[in-house]
Amino acid sequence: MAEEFTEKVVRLIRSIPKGKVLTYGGVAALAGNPRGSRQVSRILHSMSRKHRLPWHRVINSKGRISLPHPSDYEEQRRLLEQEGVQFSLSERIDLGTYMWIPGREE
DNA sequence: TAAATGACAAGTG
DNA sequence: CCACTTGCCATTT
Repeated sequence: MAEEFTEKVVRLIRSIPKGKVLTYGGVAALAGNPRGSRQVSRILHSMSRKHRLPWHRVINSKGRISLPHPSDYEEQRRLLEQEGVQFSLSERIDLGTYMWIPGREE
């Protein structure tokens, strides 16, 4: 079913370890659709808070938070910093340090 | 049925 | 690093 993709995305996001992050494109690729980054963002936008997902652990490929609304942006940053994720002076996260690679230590 | 939309990404200058 | 463009694709209008 096409719902497979959504299911995988949800499970994947739920398995991101605390203190680690994944990009929208990364989630899409791991879920089987390398071109589905925009769908991942849509899924999060609609079901995130509800499914009790660590939605804040998903950021864009540039290592930055993509939330348009200021208050949401601040909330995501706060949640990440709370888990030990460091932001650079330019509001960026070092993907080489924090990006989660499934199967690598967990 | 067609056009617009969006929590994206990669390429270019 | 920033601004802009192009490619993407399911869901909404």
